[in-house]
Amino acid sequence: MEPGDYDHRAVEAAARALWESYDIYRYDPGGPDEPAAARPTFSVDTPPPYVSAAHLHVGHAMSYSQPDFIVRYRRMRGERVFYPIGFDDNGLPTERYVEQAYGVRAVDLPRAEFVALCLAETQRTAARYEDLWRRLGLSLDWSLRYSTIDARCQRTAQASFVRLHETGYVRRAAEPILWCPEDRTSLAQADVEDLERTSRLYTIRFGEGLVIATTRPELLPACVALYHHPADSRYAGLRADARALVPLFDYEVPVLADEDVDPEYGTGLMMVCTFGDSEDVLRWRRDHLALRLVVEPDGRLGELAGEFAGLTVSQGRSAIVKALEGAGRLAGSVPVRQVVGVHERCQIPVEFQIRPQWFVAVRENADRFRARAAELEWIPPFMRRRLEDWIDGLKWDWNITRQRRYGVPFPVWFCSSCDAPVLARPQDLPVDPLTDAPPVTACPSCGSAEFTGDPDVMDTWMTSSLTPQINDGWALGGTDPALAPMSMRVQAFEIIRTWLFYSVVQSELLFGRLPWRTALISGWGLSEQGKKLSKRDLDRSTGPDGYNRYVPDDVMGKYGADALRLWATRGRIGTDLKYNEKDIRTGRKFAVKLWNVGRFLTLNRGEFSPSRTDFVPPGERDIVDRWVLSHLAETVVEATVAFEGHDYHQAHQAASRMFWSIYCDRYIEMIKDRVGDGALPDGTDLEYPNRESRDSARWTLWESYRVLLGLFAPFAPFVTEHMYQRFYRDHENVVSLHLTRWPAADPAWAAPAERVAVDQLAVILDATRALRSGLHLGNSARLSQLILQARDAQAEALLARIAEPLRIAARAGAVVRGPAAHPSGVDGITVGVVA
RNA sequence: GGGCGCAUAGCUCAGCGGAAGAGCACUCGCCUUACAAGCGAGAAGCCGGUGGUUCGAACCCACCUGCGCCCACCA
Repeated sequence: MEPGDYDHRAVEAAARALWESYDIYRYDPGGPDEPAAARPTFSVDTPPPYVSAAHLHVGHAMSYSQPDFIVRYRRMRGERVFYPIGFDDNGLPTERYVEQAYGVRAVDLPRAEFVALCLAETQRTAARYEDLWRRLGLSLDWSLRYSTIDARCQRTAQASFVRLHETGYVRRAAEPILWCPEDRTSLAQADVEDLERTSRLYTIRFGEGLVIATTRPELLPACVALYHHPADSRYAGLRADARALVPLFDYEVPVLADEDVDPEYGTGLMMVCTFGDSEDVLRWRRDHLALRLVVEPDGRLGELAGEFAGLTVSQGRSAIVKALEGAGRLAGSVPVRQVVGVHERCQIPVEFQIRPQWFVAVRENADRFRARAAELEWIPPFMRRRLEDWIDGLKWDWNITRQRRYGVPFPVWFCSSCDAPVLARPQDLPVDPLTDAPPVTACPSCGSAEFTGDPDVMDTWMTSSLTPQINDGWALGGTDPALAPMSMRVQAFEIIRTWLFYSVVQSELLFGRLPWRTALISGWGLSEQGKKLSKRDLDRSTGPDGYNRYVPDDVMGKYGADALRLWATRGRIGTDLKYNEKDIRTGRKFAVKLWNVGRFLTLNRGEFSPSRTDFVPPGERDIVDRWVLSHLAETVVEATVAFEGHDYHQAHQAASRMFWSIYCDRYIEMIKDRVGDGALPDGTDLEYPNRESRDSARWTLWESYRVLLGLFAPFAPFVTEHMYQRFYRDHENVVSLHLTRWPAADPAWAAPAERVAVDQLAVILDATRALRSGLHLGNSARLSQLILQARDAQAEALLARIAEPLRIAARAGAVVRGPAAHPSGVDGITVGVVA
């Protein structure tokens, strides 16, 4: 075969076709006669990406590549790799994506029609994501692919719900809940994030000496009490049963004292509404205040707002301010910086509603989750704090109810007469209570025969937090003990409070243990300016300076998948990494270089074949060959140690240093006169090599290149596979490099004395190259003489040993001992060259 | 207000107790039979600041400063 220029498209397509036709990443559960200890299982819990945008970005490519480095290493260590993948294609993120893509609103469509639309669109998008992951070379077992809306996941989620209900960890209660008026659904604490904005702080006169400050005057009709600090002298004269009249709405509310009121803020007098924020909820509960819900589920003011009913929250705010002004009740207003809780998916401020919801008891079990957080191995370790802090700050139980359509239904029917819930039987799951009949014909509580299916669906995290169980078969016939707990959870840091936390919750409440031994937490790929990349930005921005330059498909098309993957090696695990196209180009250089070394091998191996019987044992090889093997042995150890600590970055650094500065820049240059057939292209006879020395170089080149392919296989799986196929597959009889074993250093490669001597030879060789440069000579131009001078006996002893290999490495006709003017870099030795 | 992380060459990042590193960019020289998307040589850093611990600190400790993230506040 005549190797042309490196073409990553052809190389990657061929490697992919090979992997797919042999299905090399398929999980091998082993047979009954194989002891598990002989081949341990390495199982990985991978994040199912939300199907919530047309494209993923290079940051996703980074955080999925990093675990793949580790997985590929473990596979080469001979472990049985279980590496599943799925797509999280239901729930709010997906619904929002479909709503935007098709310009529809879920509330305006018949449920079945909307769900069908979601299913079709998410299948299309998931196929695109799958293709991307395949192109990126993630060594996933696609036969294990799941989608969180499929029957297996629905069964698992519903089974968990039934079990948690039976064991008392799930309860149904009508409590104040976080509510998104935009998406018209309840939310969990984890779905809410902070948004800093400027708003106005209005001061409103309730009565003589009773002036409150609020940013939410539209909640005036929801006001149920006023509060001041007990030590605030301004309000010291108030009686314990003081009451105030709410302006415009003309009803009385109590005026109460509370230590937590900040006398410095506003007027020191605050109004509590049901509900403006979570503080209101606390006081309402504690002090048994009245309930006046004024914001409706659609974000408009309700009947209690009187003439303002029907207005949106912001319309209502202006209108009420105007009315207060007209009534002489507005004392003033000032702009104020404010942080509000918004729904993370739509950035609309959350409101509160009261309606019956299913809650998982996370607060009362917080200590158990905290203990599991401590038990888990975290990489990097500081990520543990993010979970601990979240657990410590839990204020609400996990509301798993969503008033949406495209999700896993609750396997529950309610008795139409007494409202008692009836749950599905585990063997019947999955069920859809809106179309399936309940498992009983009469209500166990009241005997009624009328039931209504629960119309709500589960929080999508309720399903995705069960990925370990979805994969280990728990709800489908029994947990596979080889897969539980799993070896490693991999994910990025921003979903510690959601996916990771909820997974710990499920595993602890269902089984009383951790779902995995180790959590590997990656950082983010950021833009050149260090800004967060977002899937949604990719969809709406095109052009040369647009976000589409972060689309991994385009990057891989231009530079290759190996190049994109190699970018992901550049940072430590858990740290963010700025993206730059230049760095991808650098990654491509490796693939090109490895390719070209292959070409060198082809051009120089002559008649060599590893099946020949003239093997030269390492101990009998040329000093320079022993040197490179010694370095290689050290590199193998370094990379192995690094990988054992999950440190792909150090492993890659070690391999890279070896490949570039020892192997390519020095070793290959040093053997050029020795590895060939003994004549220059112009026919000049080199009188060298002798056959032993040439075979020594050829064996060494052959073996060392193979080791390098192994060391780089986890990082650049395509080009390494290609070179393996070209040179080694026929001799090793293993179909893919990625099914071969991780390189081991042959003890016979250790050569401490040769190593030291040739390290110094290399230093002197560098000096001769600098001299060449001064004479305007390239490295392949032959020198007639290499002049060496030793200052003392020690230097002389070294020269005696390396003079001849140095002559060959320097491509000089002869070595001459004599006066030499230039420092060689080695103490006591000077050097000169003659063209 | 609290927590976590980061701060090293122009840029992106390693190093985390024993003489400051890599890649990119830059300067100079080479179209060299593996590779010009290449090779060789070179320049480039008070390792954010101030104190401490130590024989020795980029590295450990304390306090600052700046940036990022999370939490609390949200009247």
